[in-house]
Amino acid sequence: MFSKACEYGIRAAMCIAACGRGGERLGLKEVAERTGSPEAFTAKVLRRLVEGGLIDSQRGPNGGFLITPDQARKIRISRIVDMIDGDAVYKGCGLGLDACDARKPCPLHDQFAKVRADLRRLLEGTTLHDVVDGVPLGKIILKR
Amino acid sequence: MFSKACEYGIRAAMCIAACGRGGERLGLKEVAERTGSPEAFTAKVLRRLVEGGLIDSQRGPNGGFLITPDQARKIRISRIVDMIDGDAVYKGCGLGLDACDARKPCPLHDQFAKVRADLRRLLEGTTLHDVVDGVPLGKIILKR
DNA sequence: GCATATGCGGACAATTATATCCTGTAATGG
DNA sequence: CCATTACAGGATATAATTGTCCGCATATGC
Repeated sequence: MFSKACEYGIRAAMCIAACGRGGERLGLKEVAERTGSPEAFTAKVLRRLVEGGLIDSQRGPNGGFLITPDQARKIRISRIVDMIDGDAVYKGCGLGLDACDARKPCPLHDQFAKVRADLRRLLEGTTLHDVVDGVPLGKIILKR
Repeated sequence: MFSKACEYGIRAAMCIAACGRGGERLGLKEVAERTGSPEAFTAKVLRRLVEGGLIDSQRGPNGGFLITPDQARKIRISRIVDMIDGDAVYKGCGLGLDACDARKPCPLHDQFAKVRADLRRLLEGTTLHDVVDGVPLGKIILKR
């Protein structure tokens, strides 16, 4: 459904947001450890989210990544997905047909459209805050 | 959502089944042309479906691939997907967590589960016959 | 049989995705 | 300043996916 990069991105963002509720930054190493993902690769994914303005990062001692509760309330999962995987999950035809749309639908267009719409609703209707709310502060771990 | 191989496989199967309603075989070249997919690669995908018993193939003049209407009624899209992409689309966690299941769900488990279940229902509840029925005989084309 | 059509199947090439390494650069605290 | 910490980011490596090539095997019709 999502690329690995995207999965890492979502998991990392969740961890960072969970930690951010206490105003604390989370270092790359910690992120990688808690999400069970490769450090350097995760760094690159996070970089994109930082550039996209979703995450704040800071270098040096006590540096790391931060998503404030305020930000977490604004960040929908769909934005993370968009930034990393693009919109193919929502828009693309299930059979990979470029020319498939509502006017020239492929034989499965309508059925796929429904599933995709549901997925879209899910990702657009859920914020990082929704997801990490209720998890004990700083305790969220998303290892494989 | 699906790999290219899987998309090609589904499209090819549709074309073959559509043609098969007239009892006619469809050659690899025709399949590739009508589905807008690379010939040699499609051949390999089709072989898997042939080995899996979904499609009949024959060499030599007037050879080609065949799915009889009878077979088309039995073949659910899910079987094609299973044979090519496996069951990750249904079973895997949306966030890529191996350890995620109903007992130890990831924060998005339940929402994802619903979308996946819908997709599963769709693919398991639709046969090749359902899909190609109503399309003018031999006229189905699924180019990109 | 022979020529031809056509799928089979192995080897290889290209592309993309994933993962690692290493140096640079900014922030912090003494 | 200086040492240390930790992200930035380019270069490179590895793996998976996708795509191509070519000779082989098999069926057909003459």
